[in-house]
Amino acid sequence: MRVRMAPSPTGSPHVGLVRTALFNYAFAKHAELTGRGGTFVLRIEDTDKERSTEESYTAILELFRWLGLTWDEGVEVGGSYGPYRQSERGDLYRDVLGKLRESSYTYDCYCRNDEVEARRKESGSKVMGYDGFCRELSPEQRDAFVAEGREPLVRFRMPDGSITWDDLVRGEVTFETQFVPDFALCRANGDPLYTLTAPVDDATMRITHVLRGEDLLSSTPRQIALFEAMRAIGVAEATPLYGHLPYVMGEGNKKLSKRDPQAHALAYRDQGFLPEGLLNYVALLGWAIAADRDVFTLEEMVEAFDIADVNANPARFDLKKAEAINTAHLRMLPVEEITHRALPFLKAAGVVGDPVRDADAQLLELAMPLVAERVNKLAEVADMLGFLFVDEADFTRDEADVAKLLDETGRGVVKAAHDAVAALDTWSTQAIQDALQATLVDEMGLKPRVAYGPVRVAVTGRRVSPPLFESMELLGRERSLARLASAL
RNA sequence: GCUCCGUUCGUCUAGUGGCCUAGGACGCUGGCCUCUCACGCCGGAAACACGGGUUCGAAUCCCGUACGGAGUACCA
Repeated sequence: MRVRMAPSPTGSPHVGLVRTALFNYAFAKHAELTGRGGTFVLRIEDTDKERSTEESYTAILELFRWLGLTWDEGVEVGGSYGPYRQSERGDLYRDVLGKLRESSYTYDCYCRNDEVEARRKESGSKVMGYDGFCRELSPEQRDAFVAEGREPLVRFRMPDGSITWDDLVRGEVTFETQFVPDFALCRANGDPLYTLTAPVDDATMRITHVLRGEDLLSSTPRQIALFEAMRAIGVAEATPLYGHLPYVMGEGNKKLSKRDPQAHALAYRDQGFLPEGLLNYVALLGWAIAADRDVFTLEEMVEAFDIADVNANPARFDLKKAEAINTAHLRMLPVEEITHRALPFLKAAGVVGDPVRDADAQLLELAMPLVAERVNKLAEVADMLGFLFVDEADFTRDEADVAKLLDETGRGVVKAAHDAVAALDTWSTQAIQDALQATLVDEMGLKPRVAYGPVRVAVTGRRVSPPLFESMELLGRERSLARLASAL
């Protein structure tokens, strides 16, 4: 089985693209796993030179690599059916177009848009699109158009009757071809259009299963008809099976649009999502591994995936749940791995330098266990640990937290805490805890939360922080005392 | 307008005619744990769009209605 992902490099890659890519990947890998052979092809649909950009192309590859959706064949990695960028396949399209033009499956069309529009108004037809005016042009009519200097485009002649296919996710779907107008295969200047390139590529790359977004559902009858023609002229061997995946929706009832910040797939990476977390969440949009389970790995998905189980109804992207699933994956990682993955975020935030100094690396190793179980996204590591790494001169406290906890009485507590730990012989978590407990809780009779709140703000700068005593141990005696003192 | 697709808790879903007084998850919410936060644990509220069939029996099959979405390009 050969499947393909065929994004067009326009704009920043969308989470809907991630979902479609994931399902294609899982489909191919599951086929491979079960001995049916599975090849995942990545092809770039950049026929529209106006809209395609190199930035977008780069971003798409970056995204696939980050996600670990490795393609067996396609751009950059090659394969026997390349090239894999449509912009480099012009000769092929021209060749097929030539053959099609010699057949009766297409005809040259000289109409201008406004003329088609005017005719429709006049006839009152309910079908939009082309009306077939040039289907049976007489030689005289054609000569007249040519004499006017008109350039023809090649239009596909939709057959009469209906077109039915067994959609992999929706079951049987039928279109009456009277509602599917003849469509253009190329521009008047000869540039091939998506309507031609996608089927030609699927045919020549021997794609067996096409899994794509629901938005392409209505172009499927045209592609199936084109495949019939390509088979007749010897360009295609078989028509692929089609499966149309439901939309990924945003807020409200709209398809997640590129304008929506939630739509940008790489933004999740930049916020510190784990690729396995995003992938897992996105898999849930239309598919379930089991009735009572929703955290799983890519490998587990590959093993269980069956396109027939995919839901046909659109799903809303829920950031909260995406984060929860991501958190679950974060919890499954060993601390060293989280450290490794958090490093780029720590560097970007300036918490550690690049390269990391030995002392910082050591401190990080000790500090990570404190926060590994508390963060939901990698970027949060930097927020939580900043206070440990910052130079004393740059250390600041959250103003709101200071106002709330370091008032008159708060400062009294901090003073007592300072004196209690200043007397310590050994600077350890246990010793610090014992000393503070003895003085603040036992002697002064404060409730623990009242006692430790001000100390926490004094030392870490925030009301919410990693565990206090451990933090003080890691900060060291000198710096801890200095911060307690500076809070007074 | 026309064509096609869709409709189970707020959201994602399980459910393929009897196991459903509809299960799980996120979110929300009550409590426990607790030096903050988070984790963890125990509880709670919350759904088969509507109307007709078919059937001994329907969330599940069929038809209609309503609602939602998409497509309707010399974009992909």
